[in-house]
Amino acid sequence: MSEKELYDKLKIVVKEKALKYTKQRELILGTIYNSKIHLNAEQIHKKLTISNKDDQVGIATVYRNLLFLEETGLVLSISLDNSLKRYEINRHKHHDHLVCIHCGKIVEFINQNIEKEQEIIAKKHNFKLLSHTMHLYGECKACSKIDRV
Amino acid sequence: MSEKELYDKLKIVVKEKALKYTKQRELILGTIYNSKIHLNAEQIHKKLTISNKDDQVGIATVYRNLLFLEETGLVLSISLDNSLKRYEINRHKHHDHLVCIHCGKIVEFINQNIEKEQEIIAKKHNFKLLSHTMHLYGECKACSKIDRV
DNA sequence: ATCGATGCAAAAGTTTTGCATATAC
DNA sequence: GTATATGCAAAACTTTTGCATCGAT
Repeated sequence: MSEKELYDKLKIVVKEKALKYTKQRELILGTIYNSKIHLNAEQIHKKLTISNKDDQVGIATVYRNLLFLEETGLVLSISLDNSLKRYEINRHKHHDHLVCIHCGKIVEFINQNIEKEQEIIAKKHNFKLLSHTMHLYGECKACSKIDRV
Repeated sequence: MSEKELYDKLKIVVKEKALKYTKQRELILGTIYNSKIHLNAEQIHKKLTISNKDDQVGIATVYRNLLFLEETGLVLSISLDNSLKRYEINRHKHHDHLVCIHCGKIVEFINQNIEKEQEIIAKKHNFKLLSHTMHLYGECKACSKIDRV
């Protein structure tokens, strides 16, 4: 999905709800889209503060729009152990996360065997499975080469 | 593991580190042990405030000891989506969590097929797997019977 | 012109820290 | 007696909210 396609989606969502398409909304969504890493609220705000000297975005607006974007399904959040919520664009391809505990690198993956097992587990315990999160924590190749105390 | 065995473990850990065995440490650990549900810091503090009218435990002491107990491996914490860290006694039986999104009920489970797949995934991406969390969110049997708007 | 969105600052909620005192050893 | 642990209050950090104003429609 291109950046423009994403903004078009936002425009549709906003119109459907009879809300307004603002520069700030677009900037926040664009910041998430253009980041190689999963940013948290404060990091998004900082990026905007640096890149948009002229047109400042308040931290409250960032929080309000992150809630909004998550509600609409345009973005997803992940809560890793010991860190704040981080945000990613919802590409509607479900995936789980493999995280390097040293450098924070995140690899997205999906495994159908695990997805199937999860359904079986839920069924066994009489739960209707609605969603799940799976986070694998480890040491990536690059970080394994660095000596640590 | 009985409550007494748990306190004995705490005594050993404390002695090893040349630290002190205090009533507060025991009370906090005991509160986690005796709770049927996974409590967060504030809930632990509240329980102690109610049950120990005579011998009050400060919230700072709760936080300091939760960190300490986690460091020593006596307790584990879980970070569920949209909620504060919750604590459980470390029974050294690794497990994952199935959570009811309505009532908060938590079922612990372990599935060897998934554990194996996780290793394979990490290897494929050149990660050394160190730990993981898996949280399945759903609706438990009891809650499925309640009409919701 | 209207009503939602924004920025600011204040408030709320959660966790950490400094310091004097208490207490385990 | 000594050093760690505690309680309290203050501070730090993260997120939410109230309100006047701005701006999209």
